[in-house]
Amino acid sequence: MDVSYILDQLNDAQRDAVTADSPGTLVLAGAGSGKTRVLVHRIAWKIKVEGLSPYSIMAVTFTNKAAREMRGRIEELLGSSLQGGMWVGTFHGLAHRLLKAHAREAGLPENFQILDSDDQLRLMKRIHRELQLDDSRWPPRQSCYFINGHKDEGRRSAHIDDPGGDLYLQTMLKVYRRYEEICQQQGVIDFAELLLRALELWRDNPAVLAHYQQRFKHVLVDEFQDTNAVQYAWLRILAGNGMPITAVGDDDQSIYGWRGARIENIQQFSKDFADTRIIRLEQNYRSTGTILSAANAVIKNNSQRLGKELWTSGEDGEPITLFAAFNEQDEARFVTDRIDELLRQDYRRADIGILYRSNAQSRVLEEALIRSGQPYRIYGGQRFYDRLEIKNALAYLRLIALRDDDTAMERVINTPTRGIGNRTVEMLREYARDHQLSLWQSAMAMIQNGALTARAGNALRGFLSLVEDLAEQCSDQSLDEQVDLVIDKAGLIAFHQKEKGEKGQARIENLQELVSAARSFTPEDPDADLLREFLDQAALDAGEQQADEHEDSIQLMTLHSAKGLEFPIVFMVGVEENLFPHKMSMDDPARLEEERRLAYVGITRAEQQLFLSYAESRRLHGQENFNSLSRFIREIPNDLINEVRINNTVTRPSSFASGNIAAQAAADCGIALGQRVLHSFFGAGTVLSFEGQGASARVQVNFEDEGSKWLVLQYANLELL
DNA sequence: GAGCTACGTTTTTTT
DNA sequence: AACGTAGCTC
Repeated sequence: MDVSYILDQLNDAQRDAVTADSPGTLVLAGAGSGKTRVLVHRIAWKIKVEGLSPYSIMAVTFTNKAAREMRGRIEELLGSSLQGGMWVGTFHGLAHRLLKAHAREAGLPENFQILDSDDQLRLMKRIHRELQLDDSRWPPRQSCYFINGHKDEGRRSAHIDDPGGDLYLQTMLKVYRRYEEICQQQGVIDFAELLLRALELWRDNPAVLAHYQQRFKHVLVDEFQDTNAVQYAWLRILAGNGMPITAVGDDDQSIYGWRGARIENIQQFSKDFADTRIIRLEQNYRSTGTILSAANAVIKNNSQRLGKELWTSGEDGEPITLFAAFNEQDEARFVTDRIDELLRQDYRRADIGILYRSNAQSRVLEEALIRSGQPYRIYGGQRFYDRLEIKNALAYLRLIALRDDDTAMERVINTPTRGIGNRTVEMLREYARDHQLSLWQSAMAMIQNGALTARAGNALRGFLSLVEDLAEQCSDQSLDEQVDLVIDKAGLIAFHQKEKGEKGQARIENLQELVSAARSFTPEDPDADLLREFLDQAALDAGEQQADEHEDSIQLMTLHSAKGLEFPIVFMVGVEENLFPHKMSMDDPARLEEERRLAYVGITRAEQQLFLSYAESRRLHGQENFNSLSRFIREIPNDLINEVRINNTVTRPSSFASGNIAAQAAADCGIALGQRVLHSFFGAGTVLSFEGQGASARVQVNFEDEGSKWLVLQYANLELL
């Protein structure tokens, strides 16, 4: 059998990583070194050469996107479909699959539901109300953090030491206990619980564990640096006894410490898995020499590193451009102006990525892109399935699937408003608590025994029969017809039609989008209950931004969601102290290093050209902020950077920083920043900045009538005003 | 009980 | 700036 196609076109280190037959294999893969490729080819190697069945392979990733991509590329390489045989998925997805198969052993009801972060927060608010905690002193969100943090470390409330006189811990513990109680009673589990239960399932049920230890002959883990304590323990319990395991990761790209990821796991790996072979992939196929030098220069300021230096056999390429903007508007204009230029060259919009630290920054950029008529696509941000209107529709579906789902019931009992007010709901809650019933059961009971006023009782009865009727009508319908039925008959469409502005229209469109998502939904397990599968997927998967995926558009996203992606052109905006590094992370050295890794991730997304920008004044949360250039950018050697400034004080003296030279050239013509000038064709304007050197020195002028333009200084014939 | 207004709070990153 | 909550009026 000819298997050369698996190894052709790989470099030595990659080939090593693909064929290694050590029990443990740790691949330290730098950015752009062909990490996914190695994983995919290694799996193909296991199947085609070593003869493993896809059924006996488990491959774990962190995002659904990565899982999909891996599956697709394996199938492409093998030329056949994997179908359901191989376990490819996220930690959360696989844990969920496991718990569904062994619900009873895991101590869960067969029809347990997933509680997403929004549901979790709502539940927490309810608990705080019940425990009579003042929300301003005890923010519900903080309780969520507390609980999730402990769960990520594998600690349940019972594992936490007696807090003694510590009021904070006492309170948190009380909340944690009550939270566990309610979740168990309602049969719902949050994200962290998914992982923890899966771990406990294997730990406490040797027979179940043995089954999987027999089944799997090889485990592969992507983005290993992002595993948290529970995920690591889960892998260890499965593969710690000699099952071959391959971990691929990059300690320099660990950016999820804030949600429990433990970079130490990567160092721990060779201790816990016997005979581990470590293979480094350091040749980068993505970026120019200049970009790599910058990335290396930044990351070398971190202390805790396994050590790795990227190199390329390619060209140095263009210098990095750094733009100092007046404010965030000016910054956005810089980005769109450059994009216009790039598109006039041979670039497509999809070649351009705009990366920012926090989602709040996207607005200004979006507005500027709309103004300049550029289609764009935002990754991440609010997930499709997290939108209010979608969650409402899903809540109805959940009630249809399971009447006792209190979270769903709370959500839509009075949405759209139907005369069931706070008072009534409060009585329901009380009754449910006293009688250990679900809200649904309590509602039925209270109607029965006439504990409600006629008005409230009628309204409540109306709601119950609405849901029952819907369930009835849905029973023999296809999934998309069910969704369609629900959003129509529950009055959600009408509800949003009444909303003023364009918002309601957008929401209706999203609801229709949900119908088509249901139409094209294909369950992993064709025998399972379709509606439930759909609801599960909605909780675990962000829901791909379906809008115009194939249109050529500019890509906007946070630095976090950019990990794993690459673009010929990258704009990293808002490289300012307090924003990046974020001010929440500046006091803690460990978190500061994580921010630096984030900078490293951002820089290494760029293939050919990298544009950095910062604003001297930035309006954020309605307040003006004055920040200086990010320390991370100051760590990049000056000779890699072409600096464009808006005022005369060039604070980065460098023999190569051509901002100086351009300014010098301009000064020779008598032009200074802020200078009013007159152009024979464009009219009057103000000089904004300079760039380039010698004959290509250019000047940016903001014309009163024409907007801002770049002009080659030599030919512009500007008249001073 | 619904709906409006005023006020206060909050803002990192996400499976 | 945007959202959520509290309190007020109908």
